[in-house]
Amino acid sequence: MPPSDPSWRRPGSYHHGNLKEVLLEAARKLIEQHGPVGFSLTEAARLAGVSPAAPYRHFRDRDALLAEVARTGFERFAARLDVAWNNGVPTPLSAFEAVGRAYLAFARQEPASYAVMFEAGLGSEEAARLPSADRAFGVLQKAAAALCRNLPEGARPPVRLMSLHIWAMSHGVATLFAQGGPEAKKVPMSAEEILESAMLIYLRGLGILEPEKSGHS
Amino acid sequence: MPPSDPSWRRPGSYHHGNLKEVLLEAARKLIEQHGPVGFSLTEAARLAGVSPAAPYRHFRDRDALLAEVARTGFERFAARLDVAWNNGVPTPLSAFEAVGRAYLAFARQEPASYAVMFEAGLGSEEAARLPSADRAFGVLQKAAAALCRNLPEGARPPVRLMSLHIWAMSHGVATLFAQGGPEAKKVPMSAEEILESAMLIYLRGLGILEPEKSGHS
DNA sequence: TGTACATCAGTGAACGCGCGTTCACTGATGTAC
DNA sequence: TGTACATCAGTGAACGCGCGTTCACTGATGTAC
Repeated sequence: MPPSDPSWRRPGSYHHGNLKEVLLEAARKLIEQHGPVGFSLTEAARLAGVSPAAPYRHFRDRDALLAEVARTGFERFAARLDVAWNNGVPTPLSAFEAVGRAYLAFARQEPASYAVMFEAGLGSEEAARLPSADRAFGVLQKAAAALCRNLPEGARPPVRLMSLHIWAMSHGVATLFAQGGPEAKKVPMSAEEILESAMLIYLRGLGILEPEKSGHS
Repeated sequence: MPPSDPSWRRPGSYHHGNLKEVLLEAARKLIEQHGPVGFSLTEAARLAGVSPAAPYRHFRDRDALLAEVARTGFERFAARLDVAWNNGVPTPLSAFEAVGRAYLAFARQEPASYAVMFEAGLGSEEAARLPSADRAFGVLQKAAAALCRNLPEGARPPVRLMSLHIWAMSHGVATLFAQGGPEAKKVPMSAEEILESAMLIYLRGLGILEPEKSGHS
């Protein structure tokens, strides 16, 4: 059985045994602190306890490692959104809310992956046409379609546009309020509360939810 | 009269005459290409046509220049939002839509300023408590309040929360679709169309706009 | 079970580079008289 | 109007540093027989 703990090191051995995973983990930790551009391959190697030449056994160059961070990040992202969606069970609305929370949880727990995946400039050109990136967006689209299912034929909004709205709102809340940015501390509300309340109002605007009689939470 | 064109150089003179502005402009151009972290003071000096030591006459160090990019950026940002709002004239709704377009226009025209202002990590801790940052957010809050004015007393949403929603949506659309990111190219719609349609639905959800009878644009 | 050998996954020294920053300097500018 | 001089805003050479990457190498591993 291969070791799953990233900090694992083959005991008393010349070979590391798990270096690729450890390097990715180290890269994420460093990117978290210095951003994708400030990340240094040498420092990642140092953090992993190997010589600066060792990473080249596993990655063609610095950019290849970054691309791998993005690729594996998108895969976990898509998987977690899909699990949260849970085929719209028990109800499309509750499942949709779970997707929103999963989105924010990922941005919180893997800020480095999220940054490499979405921050303009580095590697994202390839990242965008990643199958798992489409899969992640596909979850949002599935959810949007399911939410519209009870709407009368003529009143259904374009599902594609609707998922772009949802995506933009999630992304905005994630980057402004979920990651430790300075804006987050001035706001006495959790990112989850902000996203959920916005989405409820939005769905009401589409006629998917009934209008409130009075009062707002 | 001092020169306003940033590319201006005091003709045939040892002194530059406009170096501070030129350096800021050069920095913005470089940040646009390499991000705030990838930006190099030496390269900015080169772009401005001066020696690498020259910037130190105008900025204490690299971070000070970056902070100045953020500061002046926030000031132009707040000013442009305020002009677009135009005190809610002719109508709060049309003025609100103008603010949205101004938001996206700024993110498009000054992607470097926008990145330094909002991207996590560098200098944004100081940036957040900048007076002009509050002023920019204040415009959104003014607009939100004005939009609620015709609502019956009990049905008004918390204005602060409402402006956070608007901010997050604007920010999300700006970073995903307005700046030249890879996501923008897969979408056959302008960022302006996405933001405006989302906002119309959102305002309908608050009861600020009447529900549509049928069909969606 | 033992041995020869190919392959794998590291080492460590070295390279050239661009960076941020400092330093003594100097040409240009502006002001006091 | 002219001159002496303080101040301003540049120069250019130099520093130490960390980086990405290459290279010949070597210890450990796994496989064929």
